[in-house]
Amino acid sequence: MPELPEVETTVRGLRTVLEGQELTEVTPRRPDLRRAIPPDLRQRLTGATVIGLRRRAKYGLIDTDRGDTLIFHLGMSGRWRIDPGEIGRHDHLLLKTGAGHVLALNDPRRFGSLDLVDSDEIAAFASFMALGPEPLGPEFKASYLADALNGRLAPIKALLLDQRVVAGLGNIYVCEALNLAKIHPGTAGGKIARTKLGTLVKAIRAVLGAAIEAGGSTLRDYARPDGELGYFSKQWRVYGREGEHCPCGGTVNRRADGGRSTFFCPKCQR
DNA sequence: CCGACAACCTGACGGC
DNA sequence: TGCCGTCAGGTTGTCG
Repeated sequence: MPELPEVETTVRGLRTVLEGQELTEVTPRRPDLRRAIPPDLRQRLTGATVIGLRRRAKYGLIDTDRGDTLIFHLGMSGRWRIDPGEIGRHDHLLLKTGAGHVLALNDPRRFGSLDLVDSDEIAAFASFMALGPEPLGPEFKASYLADALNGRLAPIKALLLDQRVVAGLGNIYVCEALNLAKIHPGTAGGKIARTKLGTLVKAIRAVLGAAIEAGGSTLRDYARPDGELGYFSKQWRVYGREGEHCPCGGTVNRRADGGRSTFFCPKCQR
């Protein structure tokens, strides 16, 4: 998935073609993704004007002048295509703008979601209720993390993937941030020294910031809305690099945690 | 509260 | 060339 940087990049890309535009045609092409798509989505969005786009965690928000907000999640394989030549079987929602652009939400695995909520009640949206702070926001600092991790014996990797602790990190950037901060992924969250938590906060910010700057990373099927691929993957320190050298000179190891691959360097991460 | 696991779904890739 | 097993960025729920 698209983790936070990819969603941020997507939102920025969509903003250039959607902001201020009327949605002249809205076409859901199937009734569900991971869960049902609101049945009245077409009716509520057709003719509305997009007044802004935002991101919360890994969700993209499209606000309209009718007081509705379309909330999308890209799951593992979702992406928006701008002016796709042909509509394929995985293009599940089509939006046409007053300027004549076509946007297609493409998601082969359909782990993504589409919701339409009252713009004034975003905070009450079920998926947002338990979300932790934005990792790039002012709330996310060593003191917050110390409180959130206090007494927790779970591995720091699992805790950082928990969207209730901090919202927006996924498997790639957790691996990257822990390597940058030189923390072993299996370390109990509550046992990390306060100064180390400060280092971790900075590492998370640095990794996410660099990825956004690079335009989002790419794995198999991620693409920017304009079709260009991101290139942050070239900068990955450990993710997907089993057997290669860590910047410290050690060798990148891979192990499974809860069914997901963890990449880390046993030499500098402890 | 915790960890492990399964489920959701399709496509890409490596091995034979 | 083709078949088969494995793996993939997430979220949600169950079970022990």
